[in-house]
Amino acid sequence: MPELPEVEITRQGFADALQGARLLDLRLGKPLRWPLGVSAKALQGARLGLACRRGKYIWLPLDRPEPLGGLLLHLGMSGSLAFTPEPQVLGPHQHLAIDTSQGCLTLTDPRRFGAAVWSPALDASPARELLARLGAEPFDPALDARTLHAGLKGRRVPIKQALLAGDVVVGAGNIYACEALWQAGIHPATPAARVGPARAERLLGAVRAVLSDALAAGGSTLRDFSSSLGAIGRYQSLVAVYGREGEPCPRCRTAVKRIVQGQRSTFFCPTCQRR
DNA sequence: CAGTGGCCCTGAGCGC
DNA sequence: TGCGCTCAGGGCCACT
Repeated sequence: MPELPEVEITRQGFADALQGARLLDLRLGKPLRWPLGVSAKALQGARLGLACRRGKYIWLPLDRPEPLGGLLLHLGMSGSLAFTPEPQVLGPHQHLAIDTSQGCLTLTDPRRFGAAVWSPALDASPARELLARLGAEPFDPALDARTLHAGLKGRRVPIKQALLAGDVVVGAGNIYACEALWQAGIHPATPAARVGPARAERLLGAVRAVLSDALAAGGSTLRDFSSSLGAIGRYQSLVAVYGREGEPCPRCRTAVKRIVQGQRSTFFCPTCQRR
């Protein structure tokens, strides 16, 4: 479900409201990808800081008032966070509830690929290892086409899979990687190394444009994404190729093709996108 | 050591 | 209606 825009919109939906709240309790449902790594009791009474985002992870800092680490959250494929004024009874797919003096944050995740892991700090284990392979933030001003090009150099993987891997630039998942490549006119099967400086420049611009358009539209709602306040995304109606196999390319009217790369569907225009 | 495929898990949708 | 199959917005990890 959630790529960078959805995660960021989720974060924005509760970050301010929860900042400074007192953690009253932490309730767990079924196991997520990894164990929490701390007892609820150890966190009771902690003060919540301002939630921030790194890639598709959300970091929720805790203090008591001395630093108490924080919770690293990931929504996996099917996760969503809901912020409500009152504590919620955990439903069958709700596997984490953070009850605070200022509201309740509930993680719903049917497939349970998501995670909530306590770490003593962002740069300490286990958060450090989980974030270690992440590439640059797409909107980091320090990221430029030269850096992107350098990150792609020498790699034989198709550019689509290099984007998805997120070790050069984070944030573009399956939808936005397809959309960015369409916008940049790059065939998804192009070996990453064959994306030269000029195309790297176009690709970076396209990744940024697609992600910022999606942010402005409140993300994409394919099945059930909504923000932590329950708002529905509108980007799916702006999508050019993703999920549109057989439909005309918005630019040239050629039928959109679907291929499989690394067990994930890729959608692209065989006319507009060149190897 | 880069690249590949398996796998974690549940639900929806579709053809029969 | 029910069964079995495929597919789904992610990413770690073992293996080649």
